[in-house]
Amino acid sequence: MPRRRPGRPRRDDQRPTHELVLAAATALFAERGFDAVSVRDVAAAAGVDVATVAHHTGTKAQLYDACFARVFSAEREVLEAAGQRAAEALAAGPAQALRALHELVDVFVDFLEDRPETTALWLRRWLEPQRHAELDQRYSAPLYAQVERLLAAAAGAGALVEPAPHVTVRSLVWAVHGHVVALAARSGSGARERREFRAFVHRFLDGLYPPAAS
Amino acid sequence: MPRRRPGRPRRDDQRPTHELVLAAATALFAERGFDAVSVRDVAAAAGVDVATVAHHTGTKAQLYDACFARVFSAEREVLEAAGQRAAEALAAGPAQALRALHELVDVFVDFLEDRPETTALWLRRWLEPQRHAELDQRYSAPLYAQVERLLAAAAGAGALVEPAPHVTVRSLVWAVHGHVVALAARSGSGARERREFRAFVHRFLDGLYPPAAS
DNA sequence: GGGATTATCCAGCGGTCGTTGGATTAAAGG
DNA sequence: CCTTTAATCCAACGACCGCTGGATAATCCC
Repeated sequence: MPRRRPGRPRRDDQRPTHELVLAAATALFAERGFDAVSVRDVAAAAGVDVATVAHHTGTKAQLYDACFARVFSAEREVLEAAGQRAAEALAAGPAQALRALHELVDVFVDFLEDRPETTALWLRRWLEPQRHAELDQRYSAPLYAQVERLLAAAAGAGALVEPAPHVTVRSLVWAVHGHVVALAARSGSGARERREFRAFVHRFLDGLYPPAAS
Repeated sequence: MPRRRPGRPRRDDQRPTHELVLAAATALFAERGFDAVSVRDVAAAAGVDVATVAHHTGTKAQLYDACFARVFSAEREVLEAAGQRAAEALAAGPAQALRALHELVDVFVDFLEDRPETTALWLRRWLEPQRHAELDQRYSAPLYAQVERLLAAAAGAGALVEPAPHVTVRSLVWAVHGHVVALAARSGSGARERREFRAFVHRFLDGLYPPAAS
């Protein structure tokens, strides 16, 4: 959106430095964590100087936060679009709601499989409870509520009492993250692993709140 | 087992320094991670000097590994005892196997709820795929195999084909870790949260591989 | 009691960290 | 063309890091 700014760009017409730094930092932070990555590492990975990193993104902590905001807003964007489609199926009856539920979860799994650094950053954030609370409210709560609404529409009314829906949704989310971690630890493409996990997820959704009676 | 060794203990007859250091280091590493904890932090938390930490546990990396070994061997000890009890129920029929499965998982959940640092260390280890593989084989594989055997005994023979059992077990483990993380982020006792999670786990086990026909 | 042994601390070494001041260069604006 | 502005790098500062050599004191063994 902002046209070429003045300055002294070494590289002729690559991506803007801001993007380069953010991408390099995201990859490094996801792989090693905040404290194991030095600003000099980020600078070297981006092909610039330390002072340039500081010039663009300020403090190391600010750079860290910028990486999170970038990754999580991409996730939210995808999930909000899928949630929009699912919302339309809510009033159409249990069968449509269940199918919309499957679609929403599939979008979630696809996204995380394609971008494992998202899972890595989420796990690292979960390990910092004090900083995590706000992020959890901003990003996770709407997704959770959306899935819970679909569960309620797909299942009978009484089915939502005993296994509390937020526990169900949270466990599903963690199962997906565990799947991504297991995929990343593998050597091959993991195509079979992906298929098996999808079979599990569908069985999970259908089994916990069966559309018919229990 | 080894009686009081010679030396110059400042504290009169407390726990041995080795234990103090290891406990302090485990708490700090679980909370902040390897790189965010300095050996001086550990020494200060244990009330000793940096050199004393080095004298007892060697390198910082060795101290880290010692913390892992201590926590994970405690976990394995508890789970192996529970697995021993479950193994006896294997041949007694589907109903007994299912109850043994519930018991084994309950022991697992109880243990992690009481020792949240175990979950924190596991998650941190999962984020280091290269170092994680060996530990995964030594500690997790036997547990996974045990649960899969119980699943096979509790369900029909064909039920184990579609949702691959190792995916089922792994997802269950991650759900438990997610539960512990959510508990740690809470303010109160979380008694209701624990109850709801147990209800979810039992429903999970019963629903995925129902004892009768599907 | 008197070496031998062990645990503990103090002081410091070399290195890396995050951050910054200032010089240098290129584009933008008139 | 010349001033202004923005982007980049170099060099360095102070702080902290992991680790260790050596001094000191308490216990053990005989």
